[in-house]
Amino acid sequence: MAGQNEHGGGAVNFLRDAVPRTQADSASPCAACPVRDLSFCDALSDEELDHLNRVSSDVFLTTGQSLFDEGSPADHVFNVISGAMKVYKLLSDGRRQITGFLFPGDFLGLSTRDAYAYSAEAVCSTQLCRFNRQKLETILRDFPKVERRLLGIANDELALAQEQMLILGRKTAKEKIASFLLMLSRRAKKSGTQSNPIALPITRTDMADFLGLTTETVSRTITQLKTSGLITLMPGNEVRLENMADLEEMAEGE
Amino acid sequence: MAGQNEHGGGAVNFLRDAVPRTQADSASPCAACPVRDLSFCDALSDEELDHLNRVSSDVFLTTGQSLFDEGSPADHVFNVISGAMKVYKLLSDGRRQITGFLFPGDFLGLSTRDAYAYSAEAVCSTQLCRFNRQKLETILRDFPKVERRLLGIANDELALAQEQMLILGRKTAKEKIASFLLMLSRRAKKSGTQSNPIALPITRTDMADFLGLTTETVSRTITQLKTSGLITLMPGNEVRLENMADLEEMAEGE
DNA sequence: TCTTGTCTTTGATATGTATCAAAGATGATG
DNA sequence: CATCATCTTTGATACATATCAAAGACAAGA
Repeated sequence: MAGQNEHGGGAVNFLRDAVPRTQADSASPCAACPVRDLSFCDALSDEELDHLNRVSSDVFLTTGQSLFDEGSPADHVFNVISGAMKVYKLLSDGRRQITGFLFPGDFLGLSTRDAYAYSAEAVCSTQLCRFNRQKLETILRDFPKVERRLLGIANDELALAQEQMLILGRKTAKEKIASFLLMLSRRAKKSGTQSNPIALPITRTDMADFLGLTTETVSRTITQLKTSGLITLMPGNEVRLENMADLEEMAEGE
Repeated sequence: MAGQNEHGGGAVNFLRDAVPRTQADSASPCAACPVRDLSFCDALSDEELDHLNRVSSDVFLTTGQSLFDEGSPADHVFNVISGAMKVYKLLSDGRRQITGFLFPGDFLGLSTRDAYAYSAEAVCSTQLCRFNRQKLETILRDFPKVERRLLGIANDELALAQEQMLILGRKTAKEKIASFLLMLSRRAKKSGTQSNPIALPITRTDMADFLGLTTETVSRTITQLKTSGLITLMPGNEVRLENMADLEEMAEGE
């Protein structure tokens, strides 16, 4: 292969792994969902949520397992419950661009076309909530506020995508890494996990493919940040941001 | 300024230039809109369209005039009627990333936040249709199918943004230029204008800021494509794509 | 505890694109 | 039609990051 390293863990047949929910499971699993308030489900009341309940099931993935591939029929949409996903596009020679990392509460798989526009794979042990797309669409028809919520989510994603374009097209390696660490911290804060020593379950290769760099450059740049005292690498894949203000400045090229 | 060339034409007070529509203007200007079928308005019937009519007005911009700046209050959303717009983000030292070019039928300005997430400026003489955001939102409430249409549009934009990330992060200069020309061609086809000798109203600087290159590299790369017979530059800023298949291959790095 | 494989770091070198500089085109204006 | 400003092209050189290579670090399993 010409480009980067080898990608793509073994594909998983999530149909087999998907666990449909029965009434017996719980009075209302959706109502007790840990990421409900982060996700589009939030738009529905407890009773309304029951409609969602009936069309959803659980999916469990281990590190590197793929959820779906670019171009395959977009039959389902998903919500991340716990763990983390990456979504990416490939060139034929193996070059890869990760277009986003998804964390608890994030939504993936929505597509106007009949096929997924990207591939999705678990970054670590990950649980998702799966919806049949057609059934979800009837729900959308019945509950316009869900659609409104989805529009808001799509707009937020769009803003993130534009920010990422600025990073990819115009920032230096140092600025890219600083931006990335801050993004993780902000994201952690948003979903209520600790935002300063941040969890970094993401490999150098994945960071490189997200930021348009090579693993070597990512590694060297992180070493620089470490040496200049802006960050500290901690055991258990954690990173402490020692000086947020300076990091922000670096990220913006100031 | 450290980064690229000087940007940002004179700001225009579009409030002054906006032309509200009266009943007298026409029985129903929206119904006769040339881009209606390309835009979200399409979701409404002729009678329903009248609601839109009442909250919209026309805006005319000349080359380089700015429509709004990143961070300013997002009071309006817009539809491109004719011409072309560019939307971009800036770093404090002047580096610029154009995140998209918008053509007739395209929609801009939607934001979840109260402020625009990017700046918008006319690429050439451009006409837009302007909607008050608050008033538009009441319409959305009354007509869920408009919201559905907007969700579809947002998803399409998201797919484009992901494609652009692949281009910015992982493609070479040659692949970037080839991808860009093909994108323009596809886009022209979609909106019914001629798709082979394509119109290129976009400067080298703008191309560079869209593709994450410099003007010099854009120029050199175009010269290469010209020399290798893949394209021909024609008078009036037109480009003829001499071999679509080969260009496609080049764009995908094959 | 000793493999074994994977991921990360570091070093030496290569290269694609940026930067600096200046000479053509091109188009608008008086 | 001459002038001016802007945009584009081309050349020479520099540099940030990629590439190639190999040595640590770490975790999982025997």
